Amino acid sequence: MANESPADEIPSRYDASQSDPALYQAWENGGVFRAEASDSKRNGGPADPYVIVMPPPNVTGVLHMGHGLNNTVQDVLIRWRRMCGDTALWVPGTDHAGIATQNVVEKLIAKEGKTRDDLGREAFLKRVEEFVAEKGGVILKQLRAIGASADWTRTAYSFSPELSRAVREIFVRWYEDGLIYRGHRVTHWCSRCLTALSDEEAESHPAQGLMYHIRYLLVGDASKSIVVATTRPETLFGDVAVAVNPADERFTAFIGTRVINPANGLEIPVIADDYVDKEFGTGALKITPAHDANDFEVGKRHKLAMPIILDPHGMVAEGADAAGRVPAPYAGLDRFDARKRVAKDLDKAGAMVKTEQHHNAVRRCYRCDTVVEPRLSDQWFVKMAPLAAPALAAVKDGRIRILPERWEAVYVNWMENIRDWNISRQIWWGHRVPVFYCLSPKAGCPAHFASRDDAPRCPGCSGGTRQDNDVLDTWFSSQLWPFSTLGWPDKTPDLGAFYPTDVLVTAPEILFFWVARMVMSGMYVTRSEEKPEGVVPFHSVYLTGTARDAQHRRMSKSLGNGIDPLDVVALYGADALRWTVIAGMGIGTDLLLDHEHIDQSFAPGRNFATKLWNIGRFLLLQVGAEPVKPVASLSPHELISADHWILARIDAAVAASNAALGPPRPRDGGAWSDSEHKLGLRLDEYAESARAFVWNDLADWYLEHAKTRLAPGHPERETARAVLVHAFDQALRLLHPVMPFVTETLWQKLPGRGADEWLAQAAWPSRGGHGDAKAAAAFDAERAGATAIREIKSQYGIPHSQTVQATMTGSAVLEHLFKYPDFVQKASGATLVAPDQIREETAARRILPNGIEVLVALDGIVDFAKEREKLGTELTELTKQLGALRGRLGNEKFTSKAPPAIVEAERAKEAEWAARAEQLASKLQSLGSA
RNA sequence: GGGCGAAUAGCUCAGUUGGUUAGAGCACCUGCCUUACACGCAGGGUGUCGGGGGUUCGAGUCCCUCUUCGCCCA
Repeated sequence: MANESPADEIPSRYDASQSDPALYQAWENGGVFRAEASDSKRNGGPADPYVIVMPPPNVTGVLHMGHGLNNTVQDVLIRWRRMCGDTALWVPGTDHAGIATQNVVEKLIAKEGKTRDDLGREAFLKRVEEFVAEKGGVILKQLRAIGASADWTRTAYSFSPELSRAVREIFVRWYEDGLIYRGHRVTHWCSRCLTALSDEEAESHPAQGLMYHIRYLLVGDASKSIVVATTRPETLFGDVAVAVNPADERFTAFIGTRVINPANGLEIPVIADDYVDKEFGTGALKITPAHDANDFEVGKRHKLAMPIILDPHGMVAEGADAAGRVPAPYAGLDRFDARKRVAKDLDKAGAMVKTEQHHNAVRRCYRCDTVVEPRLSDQWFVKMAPLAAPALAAVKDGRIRILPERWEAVYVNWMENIRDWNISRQIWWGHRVPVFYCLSPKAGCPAHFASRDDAPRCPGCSGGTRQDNDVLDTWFSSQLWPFSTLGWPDKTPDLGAFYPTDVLVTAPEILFFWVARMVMSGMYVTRSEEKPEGVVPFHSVYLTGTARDAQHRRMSKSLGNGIDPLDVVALYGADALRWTVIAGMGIGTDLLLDHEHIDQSFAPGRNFATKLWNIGRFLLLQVGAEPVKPVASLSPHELISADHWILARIDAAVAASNAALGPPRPRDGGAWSDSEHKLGLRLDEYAESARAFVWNDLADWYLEHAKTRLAPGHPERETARAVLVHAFDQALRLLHPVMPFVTETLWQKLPGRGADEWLAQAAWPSRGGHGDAKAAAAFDAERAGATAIREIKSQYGIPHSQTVQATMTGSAVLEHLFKYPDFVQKASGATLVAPDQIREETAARRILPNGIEVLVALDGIVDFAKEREKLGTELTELTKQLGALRGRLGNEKFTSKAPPAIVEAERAKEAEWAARAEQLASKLQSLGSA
């Protein structure tokens, strides 16, 4: 190496693993992510608040691609608004995740051969707490690795004393308002988790099963019988009736008679009920009130017994009201074994008419995938209809928008058909239901009461009480997140400053679990005289897509097709991960990542980070560390066309980015208007417009152009330095929300950077208006000219390094070009000569859309057939289009009916195309004669 | 079964109230180590806008219908 370039002193690759962790630490130490309640306009401060509450991951969870995707979106929004001058608050936290965490610990102690009952409630809870203390919160550290700029000083935990107080507060209020009640009904029961579940927690899965047709003989006349169809013959022990539709003539004679339950020999009545569908199955239905929600309703109407014939573990057993209903051989059988056994025995006894394949849906526990059993029990419910009404209205009138919009219909549909929410769980890990029972109830003592205190006295007799054993659904505490994390029920400065929040970013599958319930509870707790309906907790819900593999399968542990975000960070850097996530995810579209080729999946992000790095490297080497003049201080005559051009491009990029990111909040502060309802949150479009500016405008053209002027001693060096540094500075600002690490690292190195300045807190670019459009057009002509010469050279296989002679004719802007030919010459590998220096008969040519003709001297190698073909194809195409255009303009209906502006534009187009066609035709003619 | 949505380049998707010769990224093809970057540069568009019908001066865009696929809730 004779001449070692100074570039070798700075590596040509950005090493994220080297600098990112320290940079993150510096941000955090510098309080960059901290939001002050006193800064919020709502507390008399100077800035608009912009608030996002992070969907709390399970406290013992670890980061997966879903988190990576979701939190990157949130971080982009928060960083964007922070730079825009808002008091941007991102509230992080974790969820105690009742069933999920309890399951994990139960598995742990199972390895020691123990169950939770062996330990007892207190010891078990201590064990869970220890586990959480040891393993919990890992995910919050992992979120830092991907650059999440959350305000960690406000980290919340759904099971903390503060948030537990909020849980108890709303429970008591709802209880006292009559919105929480004790219900005796059929709910979903998980026989593995040993708890009841809400409708939402029992997920429907399509299944293929058997439909059993079973004969029930008529009491007193065995020649007559009714055939009943069921998919669950093991529940026959719980049958208390056979029901038929009163209008079904096939069975009219049976109504009021009794039939024999073939499974246990008991006599049961035949009843008539409109619920029975004549078309379904055999038209006759067995009624098992304790093990089917619909049968329960039928049972209530007809005042039937409701025997429970399955124990909590899903074993056949004589439960409440079931004495004498389960014959001995079946007792203790697992429900699925019992199903086979019953079917077999009925078959033997001649009661099984037939079995057939049947499609149906089976509900499974969302935490352990066990098929849930409908089972009659006493549970705590929230009455939803009164809460749903305002929450429904908020979406309908635009106070809340849901993007993508189609989810609004889903939300509305759910709200309109809402069912009461079972909130009690028979597990131990969670907020204990704050309902108490008098230990020695007398007349005047309430059956139960809710209390904010841990050990209240009975309000009737002042005697001792015991607390309900159940705990609350995890989602009961999650629903409070937008206000419980800010201090509610106290009127804290934070609550005043930051509620309502702005955007909620989450996955569609928890729209009902979480989002809808936050709306309902948030509106409930903020009801006031001025706002009787309450205040919506956020104005926008952004539902992200799902991370999927190349075959469009959802990424999952069991499929082994996941990608660990931390692996990606280690290999390519957090910026590469973030870029890929943002650029690849349009609104509502899934993120497709190939787990078998993660290099390919993340290369675009990594490559772009490297590109930025190298732009910075060039800049630092060529521009030096000396301060530059502010662009605003440069007088217009100092700027040349390229400067005007890049300044105009910056403005265009800023405008495009702003449009893509959209209005941060509804303009009138209330509801979204129809015109802005769908605007913004197009993060992929923002990323792409910023990328295109940096790469295709700044690096490909302006930076190349600046090389000459940056030469030491060049008279325009200072101007070029100033504009280039300005342009790159703006570019880094524009890109910072997506690629915070590499942009901050480079920004810190820019000339004139003061101490304690952070890009993360720097101002978002605003449109400067410095670029003069007319001056910029001259540079466009240069670019077009250079491109045309390159194209000709490429077509004739002439390497870039081989210089050719070229010229241009036909436009006033060319004056400028011949005065400053350096750039076009360098960019295209050509020497620009006067038009008369090139003989037409030895030249290849292009005719640019603006009428400029480019000629490249190709003595001896120009291929006229090729030239004719090229021009000819273009002319043919243009003639065709022009014909259509003229047809339109000649059509009186068009000219009279279309808006004048459109007609005018079409006429202008016609003139332009005609001129071009003429130019092409004339060149073609001269080529033909050559 | 009820509700909602989608179908545009090889892949993933834009295409705003009907109005340029339908676009982008990735992939792909050709050439190039042009001293910031080969994780790069230059050049190249590869399309019956799912099929059929209709409304309109004009349809990728609106309506009807068929086909295929997806999502939510039962």
